[in-house]
Amino acid sequence: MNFDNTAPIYIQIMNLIKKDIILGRMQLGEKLLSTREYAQNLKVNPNTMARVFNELEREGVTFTKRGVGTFITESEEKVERLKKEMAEDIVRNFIEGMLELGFNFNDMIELIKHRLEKEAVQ
Amino acid sequence: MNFDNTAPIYIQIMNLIKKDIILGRMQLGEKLLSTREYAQNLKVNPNTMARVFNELEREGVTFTKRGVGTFITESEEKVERLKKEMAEDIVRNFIEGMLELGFNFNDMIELIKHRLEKEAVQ
DNA sequence: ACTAGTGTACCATATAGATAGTGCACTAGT
DNA sequence: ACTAGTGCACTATCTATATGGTACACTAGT
Repeated sequence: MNFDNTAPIYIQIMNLIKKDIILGRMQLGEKLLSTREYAQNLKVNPNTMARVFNELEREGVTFTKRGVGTFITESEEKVERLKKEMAEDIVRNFIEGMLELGFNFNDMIELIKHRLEKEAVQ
Repeated sequence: MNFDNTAPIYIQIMNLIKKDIILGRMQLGEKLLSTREYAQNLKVNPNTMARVFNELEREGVTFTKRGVGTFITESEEKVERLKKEMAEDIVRNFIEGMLELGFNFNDMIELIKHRLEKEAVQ
C-alpha cells in the first residue's frame, strides 16, 4: 500500500475496508483477516491495525467475537447508511471548496466533465 | 478561527490566505499582516505563522522583504495558476472518491444538485 | 543614532500518530 | 488437555504539529 500523509494511516485503512464492504467485495457477516494478517499485507504495525478494528467496531461497521476474529456487520441498513455518509462527506467537501474558490454550479459540472473526459483518454 | 483536526493548522491558514488572494480580497503586491499580528488575530502561535509564511514563499505565493514584511506575489499568472491548482485538487479528490464508491457522472451531478438545493433552503 | 517593527532562528515542552515488541485471556479444532 | 490463532493491553521510542518563549539581524522612519 501507498499511504499519503494527508491523513493518519489508520483512517486510510478504515476507508479501504469500508469501500470493500460498500462495493460488495466483502459480504455481510464475513470474517475479516486478522490484525496480524492485515498488518503483514499492508506493511503496517499490528498496533495500527488494532486501532483500525477498534474504530470500525466503534462505528458499528464490524463486530468482534473474542478469540475468534472480527466480522463485517450483518445489517444491510448499516452498510447503506455508511455509503450515504461517505458520499455526503465527499460531496460536502467538494461543494464547500468550490464555492470558497468562487465557482458556481455550472462551473462545477464543467470541471467534472472535463476531468472525466481527460481520465477516459488516459 | 475554528480549525479542524483533519489537517495541520498551518496548512489551513495557508489555504485561508490563498483564498483571500484568489478571490481578490487581497491585491497583488499588497503587504500581508505581520506574523505577530496574524498570530494574535487567529489565536495561534507566532511560530506557526512563521511556518505559514515560509511555505507560502516556498510555493511562490508570497515574497519577503527582510525587515519589512511579506507581500503577495505581483504575478497575475501565478494567482491564476494557484486557483487552477486548488480547483483541480478539489475536483480530483471528489471524482476519485465518488468513483471508488461506485457512483457515475450522473450520480455526481444529482448529488451536487441535491446538496446545493438543501443549502439554499437553509 | 535611535527605535519600533519585521522575518527568522533558536530552545523547550506537549500531544497525536506510528512503530516495535511482549504478553495474556479467550476460542475453536484437534 | 493441548495448540494455534484471535483480539487486546501494555511499555517504549520516534516523528510531526503546535505551543511558549527568547533573541538577533535587518529595515524604515524619526
